[in-house]
Amino acid sequence: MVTAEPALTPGQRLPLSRERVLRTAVAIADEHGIEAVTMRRVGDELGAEAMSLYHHVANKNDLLDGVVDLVAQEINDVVDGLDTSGPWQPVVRARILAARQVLLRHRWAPGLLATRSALSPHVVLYHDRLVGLLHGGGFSYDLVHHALHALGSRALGFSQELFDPGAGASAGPLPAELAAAVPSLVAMLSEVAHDDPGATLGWCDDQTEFEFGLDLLLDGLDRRRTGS
Amino acid sequence: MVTAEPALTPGQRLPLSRERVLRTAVAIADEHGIEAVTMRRVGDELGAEAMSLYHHVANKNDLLDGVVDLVAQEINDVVDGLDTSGPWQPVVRARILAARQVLLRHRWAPGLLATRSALSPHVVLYHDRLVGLLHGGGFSYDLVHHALHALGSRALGFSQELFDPGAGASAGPLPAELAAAVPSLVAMLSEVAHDDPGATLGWCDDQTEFEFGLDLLLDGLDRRRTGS
DNA sequence: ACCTGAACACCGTTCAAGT
DNA sequence: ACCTGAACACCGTTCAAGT
Repeated sequence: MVTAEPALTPGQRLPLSRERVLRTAVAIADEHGIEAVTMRRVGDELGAEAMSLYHHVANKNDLLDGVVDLVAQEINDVVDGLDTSGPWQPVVRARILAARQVLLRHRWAPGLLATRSALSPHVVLYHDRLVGLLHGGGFSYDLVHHALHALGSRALGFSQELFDPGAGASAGPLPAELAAAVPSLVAMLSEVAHDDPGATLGWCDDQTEFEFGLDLLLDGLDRRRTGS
Repeated sequence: MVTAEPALTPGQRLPLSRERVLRTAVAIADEHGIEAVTMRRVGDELGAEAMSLYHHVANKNDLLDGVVDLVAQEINDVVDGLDTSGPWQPVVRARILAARQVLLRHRWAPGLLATRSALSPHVVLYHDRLVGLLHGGGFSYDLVHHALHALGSRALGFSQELFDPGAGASAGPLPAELAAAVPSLVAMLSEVAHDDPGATLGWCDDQTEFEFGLDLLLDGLDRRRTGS
């Protein structure tokens, strides 16, 4: 692998830092999944012992908090560059879809976000701007508050899918007995050919489905705003 | 603890079974959280060695799959008793709120559900009935399909909250510097007194907020159904 | 057939010791 | 100050051995 880093005299090594530790953890998660992020593995990747990490993060929980915040910062860096002029709805829509694009690069991030108890400063910042856009668009603060709860994880651009309703009943692997037990699903899937290769089993919505659900919510919120 | 079980001659013990293993795991999760469910702990609780469990579940992943399915079965037992006559919207609404009540007894379940890759038969069954109700209520299968994606985890009665937007900026613990950085959140929260004791930090929505979001979606779906 | 003890390969983390 | 090796208390799981 070709690297642009300045040559180091042998035996010299970049010193560890919280930032390097967190970025390395993100890289491991991107490549091998979040379960591959262990203290020993992060240390290895940095050419250090696992125990050395404890000089830069308090413990693994702190490391994961930092990782989440780093991803949220990446989202903020993108969405803060977007144009915010014009009606609230397309502005908010574009912002959420842009956040989604970032999360698609870190597919493990939504699941991790859901497990964090500490507030990520950058997640809070993201929502602050969203509140500002909604309030500026004519929402009462009370309706903004409801909107945040209603959007939930969708505000950051993803929705945690339980399962793809298509996956269980699509062509091959469904046993005949189960197929007979779920006639409505079978009927639905025989009509809705669900062969879109982008449709996955996990949390990752089809872009189309995500936008459908998002527009359902944004349309409804605008109707609540104007009083039906 | 008083128990109604029949007396056993000393040395005798209830034999293990997959069902007993799964129910014990659910009981431990209810009382001590899902992270307390370890093979050794489940074994202990049954008066057996951890290794004995492997005669009844393939491995821990299989155990957790079974636990999820058991909770989904509990949901189906409840919702299958509901009245399904009348317009689709109140029927579906009541069904989802009933499912939610079950999940409130197993607050660890939504998080676990999100991590399962295997399809739980009872989760599939639940959605099959929901598909039937929507189609019977006048939805095309195509719209039903969009609806399932749009409802996502809400169909089973919960929404994974990222964080309570109120928690970060409520009265006490917010540092002054962060407060200054999130003026819109502060403004919102000074207006929306968020002192409802039921409002929690985790995935668990306020009942009111859950219903608001649910009705937003159901209203929107009905509008799509009738063609605006 | 069902259950068990010892063992293995992992975890996160503590601590005393090195430079 | 920053980093390390050995050790500890946990995991899930395998395997040969018991009844």
